[in-house]
Amino acid sequence: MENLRELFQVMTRRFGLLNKNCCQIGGIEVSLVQSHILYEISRQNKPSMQHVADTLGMDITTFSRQIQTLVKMELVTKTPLPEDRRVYLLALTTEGKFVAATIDEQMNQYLNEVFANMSEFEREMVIKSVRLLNEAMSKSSVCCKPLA
Amino acid sequence: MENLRELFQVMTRRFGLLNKNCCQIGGIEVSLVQSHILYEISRQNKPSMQHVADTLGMDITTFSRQIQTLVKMELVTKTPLPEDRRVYLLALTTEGKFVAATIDEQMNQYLNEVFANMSEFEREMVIKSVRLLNEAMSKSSVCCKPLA
DNA sequence: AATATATACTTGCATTTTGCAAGTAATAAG
DNA sequence: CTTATTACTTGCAAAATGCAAGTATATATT
Repeated sequence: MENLRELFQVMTRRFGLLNKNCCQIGGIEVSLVQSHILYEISRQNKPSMQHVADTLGMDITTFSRQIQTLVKMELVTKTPLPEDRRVYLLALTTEGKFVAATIDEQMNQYLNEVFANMSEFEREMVIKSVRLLNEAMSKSSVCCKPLA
Repeated sequence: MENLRELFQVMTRRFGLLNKNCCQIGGIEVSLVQSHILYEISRQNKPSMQHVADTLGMDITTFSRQIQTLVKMELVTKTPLPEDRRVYLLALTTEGKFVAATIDEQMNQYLNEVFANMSEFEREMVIKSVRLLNEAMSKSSVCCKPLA
């Protein structure tokens, strides 16, 4: 089999670069990790800190501090769970939602531009492939232990 | 059009996680950035510092320091170019080549495991798609300015 | 030839990010 | 009631980051 790594190394690097750019919204500037955190909080329904940190494969202490920063920036709220007071539930503030939505838009815009260089057929194939890849990775034991 | 970002966000996160793991070779430990640098030096033929930094979209000062570390670790050599003595050419030492090759193997092994969850047809489609994506991204103006 | 400009790389900060170890507080298990 | 376990926080110390300013070499301008 050919060298898979080359293909994927270049691809992930490019997406990394893409991600780097797209994190300034109005006056607010958000780091790459922070944008991942915002994304994941918006996707899940009032997740706990531990849960999001696991999903992102982040050390919980680093995560804890990032959340502190995001709370100070008034993008995220941290609410103790009454049933289990060790746990804090995370949610986006109105501004946090706005920021997350804006990043989402920007990324989609970038991606659409990338896809504009393809035929309709190719586009569908690529999207199907990414979906397949995600599924296959979630099944793999080695890679990507953290939950989807 | 559906939400492309979701698909790609998850995919790139997973590859990021995959990358994180695979950077300890024997007694040597290499960071994720360092593995990208090693990879790129091995791919190019005696590239200059500026060139590799550009390829990876890294700040040149950060890059300079990373190279200093890699030289100290005896994984990389830095040779001044006689024709233009501002320029330094980068290359891997024997040990550097070994480390790069080992990481490459590991990554390929992981990728093969991922692909094991697919049919032959799917596998070919996915590989073709990644190639397409890389090409499309290299054509895009927004994303991934750094050269391939 | 002399001066100015540009390029390739390095160094000096000051800030941010990271992760292990050790801590607190709350729940669960024995 | 005592002993885990779990969820999260804090204290370091190390590493990574990037801007500003530096050195050294090469190129362009006059």
